[in-house]
Amino acid sequence: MASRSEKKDSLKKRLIEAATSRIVSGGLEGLRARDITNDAGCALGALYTAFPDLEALIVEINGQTLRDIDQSMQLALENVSDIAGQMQVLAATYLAYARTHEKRWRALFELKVIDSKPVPDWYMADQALLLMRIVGPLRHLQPEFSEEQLMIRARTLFAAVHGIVTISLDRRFVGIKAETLDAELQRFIGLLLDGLKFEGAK
Amino acid sequence: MASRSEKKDSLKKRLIEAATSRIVSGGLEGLRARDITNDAGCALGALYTAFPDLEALIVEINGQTLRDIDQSMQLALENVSDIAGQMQVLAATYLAYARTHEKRWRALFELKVIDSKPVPDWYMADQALLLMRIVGPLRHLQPEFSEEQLMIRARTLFAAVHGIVTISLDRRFVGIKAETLDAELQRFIGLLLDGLKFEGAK
DNA sequence: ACATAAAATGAACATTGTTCAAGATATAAA
DNA sequence: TTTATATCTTGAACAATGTTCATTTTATGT
Repeated sequence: MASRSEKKDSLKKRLIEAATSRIVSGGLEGLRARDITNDAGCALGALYTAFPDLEALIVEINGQTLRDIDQSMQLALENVSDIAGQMQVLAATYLAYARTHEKRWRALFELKVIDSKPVPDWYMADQALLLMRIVGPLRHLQPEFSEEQLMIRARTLFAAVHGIVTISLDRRFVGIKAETLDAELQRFIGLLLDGLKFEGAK
Repeated sequence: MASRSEKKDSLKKRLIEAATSRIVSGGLEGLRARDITNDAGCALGALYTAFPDLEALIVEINGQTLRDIDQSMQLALENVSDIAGQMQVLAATYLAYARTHEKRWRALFELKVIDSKPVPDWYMADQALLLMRIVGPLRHLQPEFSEEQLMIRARTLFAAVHGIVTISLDRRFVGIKAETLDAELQRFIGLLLDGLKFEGAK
């Protein structure tokens, strides 16, 4: 019981749990090192024995969020066989996730990226995983595309949906009703699908 | 010379200038009240006689940025008569602005919006101005849309382009080459225009 | 049981935005 | 012009924060 590495793992886990809980309830904004260590039942300095700094802890949590989103996507895609429907479901699921886990989702993008410390490789890999969910259906819609072209287009489509979701949940922008947003996002995807169909027919 | 209100105006102007300069060179991240007041040649506390707090000063600057973007749009639209071309130009101009004035553009979205203090009305109005630039050409593409529908769709299209630009300039995401991005954004707009054409034909 | 290496501790530090009592200054009346 | 008053300006002090590090505690191997 309680070997050195076990204790360190347990500390890490408790810190991640405490920080996640704080982010979910109060957002990244209100996250304080002292609150986290209090909740985790350890000293302030202990955080810096488990992680290089507070940011590293947040990156860890953001990685979990990415995987969580991917899981939601996977789940939502089950039992949707038609390609267009899959694209619609992906967009709707992203919006639903952002809405349901707003603070946590927001933390993904609120965390400042500083040039000096590069984003970890595993983080970028988790991201690529998400994009692959879009590449799947997209491959059927653009069969002539290379894998690289598919990745770029998937990135573009994700970015577009992400922008719509972001601006809609951002109080800095003129808001629209929730139902209006749902319908508008679906129409927007419909527009893109029509565009793809049109291009295919040319 | 130097009446009370004149001095206050001059102080405001110097603070805005100093802060803008700091944002342009070091980003919102590195903005410090002490640096601004040093540059402006006033005491630290003077900032709080000219603005309620640092945030209010930043909001002022962000407002100027919005108007600056709108001006770029207006300029870019001159001599572009065809509707599709106008949409392409608007998207390209937004990307170009974000690239050329990255730190300043970024400040628009990095500033935290807190529930307690609502965004000023004039800020929302500046935003609406920008959206109207999109409504113009869009009205010709969707003549059956009501004004409200047009505003919603314009917001959606702006958000989509904004998302693409944002993710492309965000080092947190997998990057693509600059030329690739330019071409991809234009293709994306093309896709949307095709979608609109297709819908119109139905 | 003991020695040693590792980890946990929390007081202290540096850096912030913000406040406010004290001093400086513009304005208007005499 | 002089003077009284209202206003503005000042910067030291404050509170909140992430991070460090000498000291104490704890686990490991002999």
